[in-house]
Amino acid sequence: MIAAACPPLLEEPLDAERAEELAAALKVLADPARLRLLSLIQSQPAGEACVCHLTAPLGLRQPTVSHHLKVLLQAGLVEREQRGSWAFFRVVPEQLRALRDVLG
Amino acid sequence: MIAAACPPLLEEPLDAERAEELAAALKVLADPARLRLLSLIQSQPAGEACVCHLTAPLGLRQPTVSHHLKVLLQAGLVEREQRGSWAFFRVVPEQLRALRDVLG
DNA sequence: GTAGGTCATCGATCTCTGTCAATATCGATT
DNA sequence: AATCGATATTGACAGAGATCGATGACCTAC
Repeated sequence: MIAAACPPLLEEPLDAERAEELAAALKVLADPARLRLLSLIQSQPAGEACVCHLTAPLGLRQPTVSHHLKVLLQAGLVEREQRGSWAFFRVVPEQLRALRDVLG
Repeated sequence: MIAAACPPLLEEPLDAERAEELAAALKVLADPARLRLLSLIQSQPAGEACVCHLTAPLGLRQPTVSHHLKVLLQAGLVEREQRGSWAFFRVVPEQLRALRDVLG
């Protein structure tokens, strides 16, 4: 996806292209609504949640939540499963781990 | 400073205030110029660099580099030491480690 | 097929921020 | 003190993105 198996940030100089990639990956996380989305989804009993259960605790409208979920989805941080009318999202920890590894 | 000794992101639900703090800390890192600055400074032989040695490899003007260094400084990611006319910057790894730990 | 509920997309607005030129500040040197 | 070089600050501008209302697409149930 984005930044798996990259050398840690401080180990060798970063060329411009890789810096752009890594910054883009971090930008996805650098938003309070998206951080809370990840945390909220993960803290659900089944580890998954649909959009309608996420708008109220965040205090954001449905289109805004959908937008953030799309960003998280494209970054590989969540996965989406359609079940009937509902779209269920769950956290994909691998991508988060990859980001963490790049920082140290 | 910002996010040391916080519980990992996916372990307990994030309240709005802490989400803001963590997002602000990540936003500092989520910029290609600042990532390259950290990497460049760290890769210097003495582990330190002055502004005049950083503008050329980044392809950015001196005020822009100064601006980014100030952001990194306020986030505790670098430290600054004035020596004569030159300002030397070096990476402070603790803050980076704290950020990494919050992600996993 | 009609109605109601769930989610995504579109378009607009507004704020934030990365960048630069110009200028100011400060130290060193003569 | 006068000048030169290094760095910081200011002000302006442009692009990015967070948010929302309105709308569209889709599924379910009656």
